[in-house]
Amino acid sequence: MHYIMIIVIVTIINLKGGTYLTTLKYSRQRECIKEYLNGSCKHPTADTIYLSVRQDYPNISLGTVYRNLNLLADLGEAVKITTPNGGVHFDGRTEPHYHFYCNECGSVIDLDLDELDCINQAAGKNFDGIIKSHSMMFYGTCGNCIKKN
Amino acid sequence: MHYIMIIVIVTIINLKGGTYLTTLKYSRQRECIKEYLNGSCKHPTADTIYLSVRQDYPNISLGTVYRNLNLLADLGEAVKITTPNGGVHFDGRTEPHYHFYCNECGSVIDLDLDELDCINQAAGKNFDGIIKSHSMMFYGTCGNCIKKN
DNA sequence: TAATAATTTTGTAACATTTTCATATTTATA
DNA sequence: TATAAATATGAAAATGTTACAAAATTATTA
Repeated sequence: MHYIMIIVIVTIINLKGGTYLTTLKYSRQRECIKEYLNGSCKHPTADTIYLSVRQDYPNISLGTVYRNLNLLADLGEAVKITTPNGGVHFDGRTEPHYHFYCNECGSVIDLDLDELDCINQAAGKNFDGIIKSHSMMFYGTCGNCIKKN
Repeated sequence: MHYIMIIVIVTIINLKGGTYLTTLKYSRQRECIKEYLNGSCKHPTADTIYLSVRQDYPNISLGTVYRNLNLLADLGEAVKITTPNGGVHFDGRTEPHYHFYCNECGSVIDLDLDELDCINQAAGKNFDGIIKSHSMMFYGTCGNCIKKN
């Protein structure tokens, strides 16, 4: 009877924090995805990653790539970047930083700008909730596209 | 001759902003969508708007709702808000302002925080492109969800 | 007002992403 | 090792969004 009680309590605690009740098991596919992500600074999409990982694991499915990318994002080992044209990009750099999105060519570029920690507090002034973090995206024309025009 | 001049200028301006070269024709469906959006402060999704507009135009298709919402966003008459869970919300308030996303219940709330114009300049310091604008989203727990827990 | 041209809507199909489910892998234990 | 318990996978279905051709609406012209 005791261990049922304990399972219930642990489940409740886990439910409050996040969505993952399960412990993580090793998978070569996930490892390969993580490696590709960390080796790239180009903020690839799921499809780009899929095409690369398929060279090592020809049977991998696109669903597995998406599932693992979202899992890594939830664990804080990757960052999910949604862009205005609807495309979703992923970033292996996890320390807080901001991104630029080029309205001409759609590329995503890292920006060299210190994070504004204080802004969370400022935003919470006339707000009755709790603000824990923020994300920011800048828009315009990238250097390459300026040269081309 | 004057009005040709004006059309040319308007076309050029539109070209710079977005993708729409064509002149816009009136449509009752679009008008109804716009009205709903401006009458709501709840940042509805396309589906919510669809369900409402369908009461006036039972034959309207979901595709029309999506197309018009994106058109309004491109014209600057609405704001598209993408959230981490993948859902896309729309906002009729077009003057620059920031949003909060509740990680518990998924609701989107307007924040009372002045826009940081100067930040575009700061972000462009070590960057070879041109930064024109930015968007920011704050995350945490909203007031309602705090009360519930 | 009627005829014409241009744009929008609609319904359907295509696409991108997420979820489901039976099976295969991985991990822990004996 | 062999076995049991749990998670991860691949394939397919489900969801959310966009693209397309044909029909309907709106604007223009005479």
